[in-house]
Amino acid sequence: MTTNEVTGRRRRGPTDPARRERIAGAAIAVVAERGVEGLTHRAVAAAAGVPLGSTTYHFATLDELLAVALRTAAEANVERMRDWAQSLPPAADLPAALADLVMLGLTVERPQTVVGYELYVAALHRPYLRPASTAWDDALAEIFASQTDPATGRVLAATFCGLELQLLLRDPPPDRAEIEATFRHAISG
Amino acid sequence: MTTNEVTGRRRRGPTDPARRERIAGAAIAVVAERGVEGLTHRAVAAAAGVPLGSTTYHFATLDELLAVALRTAAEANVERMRDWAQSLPPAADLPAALADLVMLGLTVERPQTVVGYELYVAALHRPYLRPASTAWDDALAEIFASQTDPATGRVLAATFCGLELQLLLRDPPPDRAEIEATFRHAISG
DNA sequence: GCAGCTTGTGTACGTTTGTACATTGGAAGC
DNA sequence: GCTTCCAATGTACAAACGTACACAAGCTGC
Repeated sequence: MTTNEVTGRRRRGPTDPARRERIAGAAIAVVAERGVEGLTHRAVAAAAGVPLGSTTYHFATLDELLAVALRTAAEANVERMRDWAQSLPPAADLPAALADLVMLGLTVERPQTVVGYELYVAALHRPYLRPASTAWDDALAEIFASQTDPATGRVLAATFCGLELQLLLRDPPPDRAEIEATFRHAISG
Repeated sequence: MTTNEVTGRRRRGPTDPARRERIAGAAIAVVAERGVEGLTHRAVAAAAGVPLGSTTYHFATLDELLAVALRTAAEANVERMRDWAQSLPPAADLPAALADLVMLGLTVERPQTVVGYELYVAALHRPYLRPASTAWDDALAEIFASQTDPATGRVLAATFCGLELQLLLRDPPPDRAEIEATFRHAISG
């Protein structure tokens, strides 16, 4: 009945391969808006525009849906940061670039950032999320190390993580200059 | 009917001033064990050893109970860190002392540490928790600044926060020497 | 002793939840 | 064209939840 805007072929009905990904994406949006405790089959179904039975069909249990959503969001974050590192000129001013990255995470990319930290804390009480959370901060350290050295990479990963988390909770959008100064101070004494 | 083990006086019945605090303490324990989404009136009542009606009597709504529990836990954390700072000798090795503090937070004080980060992420979706969360990281920066200077204090607060959060999720207890090295690197370039 | 007030408890109700399951309906093989 | 299969859906149900509320039980002023 309904047709795909691009190809003109059938989209609904049996065998819709995009359906599962759409549900996972809706789950990420729900977590970003209401937190992990707001993730319910019904909320996700409403956000994805699919019937309730569809979410329980594609994801046997709610834990599975949560795991897929958080892992997908974390992977998207890693990919975004790899792009950031790769597009950095060789002689870039690292503290300035880091400040840009933090500001981006607090504004345009805020939902994905929020979901990342939801993943962290959710993993505290859900062992099956641990692999995803450790993969995320391993990637963080590796990306920063590729711009400096392993020891500095570790420091930057921790500082970046802590600073972003703190700033997410500040009501007035924080001062970019101060963020840059903090990184500059962390890198060179 | 039941008597206090220490004084032998009545404990139950009307006018039990310790009852409210005991419920709040039980709420902290529940959050530490099962996370914010596991905080229910019934779970708290069971953990505190009081009937269900008692929790709804002392805390009108579940949000109020959550707010009190998280604020109490955060204040306990701040007090613990002030003690740490005050008991520090004037010429102390700061990176070593910071490593000790982190190790303590990951082992003996783990439940309170966990609740602290639960507060952080819970505040992302609950504006009424923001004052408590910003008070917590303001205190963090101030305590570290009192050992160094304001700029270093900010860096240390972020690094401490991020590092502790990352290490909470590592399965083998982390290496103390590496933590100390990370702080040493963060402080002096 | 007795009325009045505050503290504390047990129960019950309406709502929301996760999940199971019978059923539908289009695609595919022949 | 008919059968078979599987993606997809709507409904139903038991459990758990927050909260309201009627009631019990002591303390207090007199």
